[in-house]
Amino acid sequence: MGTTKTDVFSEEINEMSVVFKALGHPARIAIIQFLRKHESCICGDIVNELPLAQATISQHLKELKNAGIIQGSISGTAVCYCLNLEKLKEIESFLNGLSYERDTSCC
Amino acid sequence: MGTTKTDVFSEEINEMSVVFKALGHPARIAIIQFLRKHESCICGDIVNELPLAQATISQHLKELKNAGIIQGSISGTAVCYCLNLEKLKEIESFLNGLSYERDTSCC
DNA sequence: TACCTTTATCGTAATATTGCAATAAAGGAA
DNA sequence: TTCCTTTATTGCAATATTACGATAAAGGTA
Repeated sequence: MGTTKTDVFSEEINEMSVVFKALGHPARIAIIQFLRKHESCICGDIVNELPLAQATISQHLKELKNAGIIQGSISGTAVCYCLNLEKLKEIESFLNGLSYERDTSCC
Repeated sequence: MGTTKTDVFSEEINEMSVVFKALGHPARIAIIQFLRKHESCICGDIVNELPLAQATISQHLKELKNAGIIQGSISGTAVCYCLNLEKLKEIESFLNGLSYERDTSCC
């Protein structure tokens, strides 16, 4: 009890739920918006930008990376993070497939 | 400790994180897909469709409703659920705004 | 009224998440 | 080498989530 029952759902559903769960935290959305705003790789500036401890942000970055939403490449001491556009498009496309084909809801 | 720090983030970010958190569970994605597939209001059939207890599904439906992703209308004994297309479009549009304007990631 | 059907809520146990201080790990600079 | 800077990891306490049996609530039917 207490554990999410992943074994009864399809691979696709489980993968998408990991992605949405990663998006389901305000700090992680703020991190993504920060990366978006800068239009370039960001190294350590995120820690100075958000009112959260360095350890906490590192944890959030790890989860975003695990979900495939951001990419990181090591360049010396610093690590360079940026958005994974392909993944974002993939999520958008999945979401689009969740809507009805018709134009209105029924209730 | 242990609580998400919502007070340091904008209203929009917090609202979107609630929506994505709601999408971040396989059972809830499965429920949405079921509603999508039927293209009509579904009353109690979801319980028979998913390998989860009725109480569990009722809980998931409540969370989806709270996030504004589905709508429910009472019709006699049964409750009728269907997708909120406007909300889905809103999520898609938000996601679109998270991508870079250019076409490629930098790392 | 008494019964049945359907959905919501409560209570609870197991597990997961969040946030942070402390510390480690990895490189660069002096 | 010794420091300094930057990011990751560990350990832990507080809180949240998940799942389900039991039960309540609401409305229809005989």
